[in-house]
Amino acid sequence: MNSPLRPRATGRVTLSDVAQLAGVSPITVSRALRGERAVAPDLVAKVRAAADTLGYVPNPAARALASGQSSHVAVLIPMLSNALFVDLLEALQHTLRQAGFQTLIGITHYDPSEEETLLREQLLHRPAGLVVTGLERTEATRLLIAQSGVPCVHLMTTDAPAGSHCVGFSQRDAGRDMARHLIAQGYRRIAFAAAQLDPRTLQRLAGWRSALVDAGLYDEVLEWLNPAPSSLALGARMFEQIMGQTPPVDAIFFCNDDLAQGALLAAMRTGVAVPQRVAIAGFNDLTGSDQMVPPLTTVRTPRAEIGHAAARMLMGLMQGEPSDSSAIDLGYTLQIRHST
Amino acid sequence: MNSPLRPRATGRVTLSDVAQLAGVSPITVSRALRGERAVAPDLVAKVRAAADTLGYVPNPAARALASGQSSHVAVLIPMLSNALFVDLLEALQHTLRQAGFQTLIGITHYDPSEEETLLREQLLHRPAGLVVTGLERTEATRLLIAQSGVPCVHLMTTDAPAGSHCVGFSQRDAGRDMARHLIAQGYRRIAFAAAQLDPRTLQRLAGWRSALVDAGLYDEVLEWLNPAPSSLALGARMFEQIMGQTPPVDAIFFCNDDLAQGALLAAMRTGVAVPQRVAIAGFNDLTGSDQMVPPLTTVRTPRAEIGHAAARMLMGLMQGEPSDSSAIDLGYTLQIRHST
DNA sequence: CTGAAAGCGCTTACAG
DNA sequence: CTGAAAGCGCTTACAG
Repeated sequence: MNSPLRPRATGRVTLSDVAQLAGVSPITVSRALRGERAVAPDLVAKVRAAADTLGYVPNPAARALASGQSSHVAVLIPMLSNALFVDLLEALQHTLRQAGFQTLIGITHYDPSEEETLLREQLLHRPAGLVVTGLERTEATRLLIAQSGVPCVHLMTTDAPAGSHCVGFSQRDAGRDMARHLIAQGYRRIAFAAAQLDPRTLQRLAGWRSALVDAGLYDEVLEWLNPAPSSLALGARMFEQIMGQTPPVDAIFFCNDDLAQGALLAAMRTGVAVPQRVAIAGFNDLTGSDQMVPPLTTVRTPRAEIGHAAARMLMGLMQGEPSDSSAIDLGYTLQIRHST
Repeated sequence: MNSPLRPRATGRVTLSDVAQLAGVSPITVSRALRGERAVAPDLVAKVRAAADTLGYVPNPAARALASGQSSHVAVLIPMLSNALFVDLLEALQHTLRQAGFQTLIGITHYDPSEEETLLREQLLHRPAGLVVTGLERTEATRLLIAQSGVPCVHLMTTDAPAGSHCVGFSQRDAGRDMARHLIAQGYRRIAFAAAQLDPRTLQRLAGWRSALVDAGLYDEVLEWLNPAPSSLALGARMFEQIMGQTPPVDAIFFCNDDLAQGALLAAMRTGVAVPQRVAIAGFNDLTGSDQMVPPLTTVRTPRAEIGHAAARMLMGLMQGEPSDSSAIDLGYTLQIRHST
């Protein structure tokens, strides 16, 4: 029954098979199925029916080769051990999948040169879109993105420079608002404790600093910055260091919840009363922060919403929407619990 | 300078360009670069040099179309919010990347029908390899895998049925050993508390049960099974439920560390002394377990090693190694801390 | 709105 | 060990 004209038949149903059954040309099938150009409604129906009958599924490799573009979206994020990025990724993938895009994930470990390497690899696959975290990167990476012509959305930030597209919130404002809240609660020596020191962390630092300066409470010895990766253990260690300081601090604002959780556990271990002796605040409202003893005051960040919005924005750009710079600000909310 | 023969030139350096410069045919370039078939050493050198000079990078889409196989490896895992799978994934990706494979990630949320849907989507891309979690799945999924002919490795398990390939450890033995340890420590009413109830959890349950039966300590009311997703909050709730039981339990073995961590926090909140009043054990040695108060006794599982070994095994299979059933057992170790 | 022709950049048989 | 031919399954211009 099979045509003898296919020397290397893969057995797979192709566009031509559908075209033959529908009584049109392959190009028309291609267009009808993609909705790319106006095709007569009755033909579209016929093509659809034929495709269904045959169980046709397009070959992504052929499409990519012919069009010079794949159905991949490359995503570059710092790491997966921070739940923040897991939420972001799940949301991105969820929305992108529904539109037929596959997600290619690259984990940079907060290393700009690793990011560059990963991007080069991903670009070989000619992704249809690109999602990166933040705006800061090596000049080479920036150039690579620009020259590739691949639509790109920046996550977790809102200050879009010319020609770029962002979805996030103001890290600076969030840092400032938490600091202001602590000040309003009556705390006077409020330390800022940070690890990793990635750009977003430094923006939170800047926000905290501005609030303290405004209130006349700023003192540079209140800044505790550690470039090591963030972790519970590091939070515990930093807590103990900070508690040794004189004059004593009465509150510590940690740049991420894992540090703050570690601090809370260390406080428990060493018998330090929170918030009576010292208040503890975190950032991101990660899993478990509401379970701590006492429950952790933190900044709730809308990462699922950011992921979804970024995916939608990217899909618009990939469809050739006018690409003026734009930024979507999804905000944040203070989550006040009992540790402050 | 450019040949006028390229009406739709992409500007990209192709195999033919390299061939021309090297003075050989494109096929020879293809073979030399892939090391697929014996090519004269001097030609290989010439080809390599030409490729370097031109900055040639192969087009994955063209390769996939011609060969019917992509450079993608599809990975199906339950979820990313469990650090276990993050570690697994990072290890897999690390090893696979070095061999030029891109990883396509599908998150099943422990749902067999979602797994099936994801697999169908991934199979459209004709992955060169497949990595799945565990052995249990829908019959349709099983068939899909078998019929696809794509080499497949199963993660986190060791009992490989005919024709399959596994890397992991015996969940059952691990559950049994922790239970035996608790028994040896003198605990007599040892509850098993589990959430999610995925196959691996149930294997741990079976191991725990066999140890208790052997010691004459088994009582079915000691089994606390909750199908809800695992979380700190759920661990706290289960802890409180279990503590209400009479006769009282003197130890609780949680199927995952997040539950156990939640229990530890609940114990602290409610003033229950651990391990004096009740001992707490977990599974997986996740982040933070060593920071708990008291530090959590748990089972340390070699997920990074499993990821690396699975990637290497898969690469062997993809290169057409003899594919007898095989299982790599990477073991586990009890991590005894102060909660027991 | 529809189609015939050419081509995307590789690899697979098939020869020699 | 090397190569000429054909083909993988689509889409992009270019016509009409």
